[in-house]
Amino acid sequence: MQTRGYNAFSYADISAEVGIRKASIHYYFPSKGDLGRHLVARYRQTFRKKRDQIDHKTDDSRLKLTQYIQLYLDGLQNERLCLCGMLAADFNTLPQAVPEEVKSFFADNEAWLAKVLTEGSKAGVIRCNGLAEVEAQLLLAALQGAMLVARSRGDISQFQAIAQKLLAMLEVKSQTV
Amino acid sequence: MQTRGYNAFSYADISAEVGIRKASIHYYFPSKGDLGRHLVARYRQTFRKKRDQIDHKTDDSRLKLTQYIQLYLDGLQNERLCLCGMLAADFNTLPQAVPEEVKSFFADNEAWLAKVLTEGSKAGVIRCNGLAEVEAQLLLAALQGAMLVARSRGDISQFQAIAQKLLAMLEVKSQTV
DNA sequence: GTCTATAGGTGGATAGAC
DNA sequence: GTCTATCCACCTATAGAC
Repeated sequence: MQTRGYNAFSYADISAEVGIRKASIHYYFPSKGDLGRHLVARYRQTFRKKRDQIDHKTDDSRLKLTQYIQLYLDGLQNERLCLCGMLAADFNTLPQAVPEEVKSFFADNEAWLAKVLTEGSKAGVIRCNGLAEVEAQLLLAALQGAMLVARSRGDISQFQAIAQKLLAMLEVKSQTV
Repeated sequence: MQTRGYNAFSYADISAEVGIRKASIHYYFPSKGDLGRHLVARYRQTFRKKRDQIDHKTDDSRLKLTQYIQLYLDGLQNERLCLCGMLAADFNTLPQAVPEEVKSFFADNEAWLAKVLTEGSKAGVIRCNGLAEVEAQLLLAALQGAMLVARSRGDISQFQAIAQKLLAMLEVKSQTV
């Protein structure tokens, strides 16, 4: 799902991967919608945990952002894009409650980013112009798009360059970097 | 393709749309790969023409960027994402020469953006920190990601807000907006 | 060029034995 | 729980009549 998208992966793919017949997978996930929903829910959960770890590891807002970006980079290096970024592309074809899960992921992460930006702004380590919410939306969108484009290019370093630029954009000093 | 992605549209969809049987479409586009390749080629061409129009319409680099963003917004309002953004998500499943077309679209647009940024920087109407190429990559990636996320949210105005933020980022004056 | 008909494959999903 | 077997829908693609 993270590499090929919702419509290009199948029960047969999983079957080949885990060494169990298709029918047996249906025992756990009756429909593909169920499977998708559970997968996104799990993804959200593990992602949230990693974010929480970042929160507990440091108080430096800039460092939090760097490590947050690293979460996506870790995926990229395993040839995986953000699951919800992929599903956002397939959005109009998603069944049942999957779209809601995807929306929640975005809302959730925008909220976290906005929080970090606000804290960093108060602490004077981040320059946050205008609404932190919009700035957070820009960050998330840019990271999602950067993953897409970088993979097409076959050049992960482009993702890193863009991420660096985003961080530079939030720098307190240095009008010209 | 722009709304559902490469793997979720079919000859049957086109058939229903244009009132011609599936087999007849194969007469023009023998394989789906051919169809995809031609579609992206046409998309690139019309997109390039619109960009050229912008170039001829104004010399104001900031205005150029605004109108460039409008190109994507026009699609969004017709429930269409950027064709190449969509195909970038399906990238690992694309046949034949389609991936190359997608890559070219990105390279092409990054080059145009970099040119506009460089010109605007020289003219003193745009603040371009660091390499114009990277700044251009950030712009393109952010726009692509913003379309994805905004559609998931069902809120086009989020795309507009992010686009505004990107333009504000390139503003010459106003350290704090 | 467009049609009908169909091949050949794969998709998600179910029935029922073990 | 896992299997085999199977169903039905849909996919891309081709053959051949008109």
